[in-house]
Amino acid sequence: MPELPEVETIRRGLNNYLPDKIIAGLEYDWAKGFPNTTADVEQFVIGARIVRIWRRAKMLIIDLSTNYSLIIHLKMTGQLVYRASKKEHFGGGHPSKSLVDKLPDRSTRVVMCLERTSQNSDSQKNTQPSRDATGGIRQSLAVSRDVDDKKDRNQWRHFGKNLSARECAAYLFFNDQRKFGWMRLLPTNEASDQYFFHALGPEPLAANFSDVAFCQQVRRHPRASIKAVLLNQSVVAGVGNIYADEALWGAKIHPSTKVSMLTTGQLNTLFIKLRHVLSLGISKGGSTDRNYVDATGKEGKYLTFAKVFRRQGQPCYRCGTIIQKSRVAGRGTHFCPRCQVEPR
DNA sequence: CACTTGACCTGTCCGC
DNA sequence: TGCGGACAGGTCAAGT
Repeated sequence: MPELPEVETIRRGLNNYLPDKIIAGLEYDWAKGFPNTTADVEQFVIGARIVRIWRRAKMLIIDLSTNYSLIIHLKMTGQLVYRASKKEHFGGGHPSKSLVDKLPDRSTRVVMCLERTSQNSDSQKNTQPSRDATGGIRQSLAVSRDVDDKKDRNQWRHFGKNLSARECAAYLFFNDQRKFGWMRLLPTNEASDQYFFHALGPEPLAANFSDVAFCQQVRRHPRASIKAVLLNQSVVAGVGNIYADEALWGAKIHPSTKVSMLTTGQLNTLFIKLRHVLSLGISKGGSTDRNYVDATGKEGKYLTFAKVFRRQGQPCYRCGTIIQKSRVAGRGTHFCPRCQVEPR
């Protein structure tokens, strides 16, 4: 699910907790989602201090004091959940009960054990295992291992501090039920626009990104539908299905419209609406409210700001016409057949 | 080359 | 209540 506003929301949330923490231990399942050599993880992740967390398009980058970075893509169903105490608890991404339920669960792919910088020396002395606190984690991982023991699955691999031996100050869970997401370790200098991100278009909310630049980017694909172009990460980085539909509704443009049929005025309007819906998404904390499922398991807010997305069969907020759903660019697409007329 | 479609996975929901 | 099929907010490789 996560698009730019959701990923940005996660970044802001984790930014309150992760910087200056030490990654004391890590374990992961399924090497496809974390295809680094074990030596690299051992050498550059374990014991590293988290320096900062930033975002490019839909990816999160955690810079480490070892001059390596963890790059995370949540794809459709990824989540990041930080757990320390009741007060320090944050999660974001795909809206499922894993945001609030006991972790790890069957969707958990990576678990990080975090320690506070100042607590390093203390933890060495604490030889008394706290089985209640973390024995449960080890047990759950064993369950996951059995469940996932199929051809492409790897065994859980473990690095650094034994997560079952002592209680960690905090945990970071990377969950992904659909296994499209991934986490990679790269030298920090390669985790930059020059290398890893070179094929991505501009950040739509960047201050120096103008309507003129947006127009130029879009018009490089005159024969494609405008929706396909908005979803193309090399045109504008970070837009996904929700915000594409929302922006097109705002600009009163039919999603199937070929770019060559659009006037510059229409594209300028689309640029404004796109930035608006992305900013609105961020201000609402993403489409997935972090209280989507609250502590009691009750459903919370979800997509409260959407004007068309998943509103098929309901009246358009502008004209009352029933919103339709079709398929454009291979994706479920929502639009008002009256406000958004395809030119021919 | 420009553009579209299928595959990657698992879980859920809907109709029979 | 069970079962097959369609579908899900992303991105590539493979296909037209």
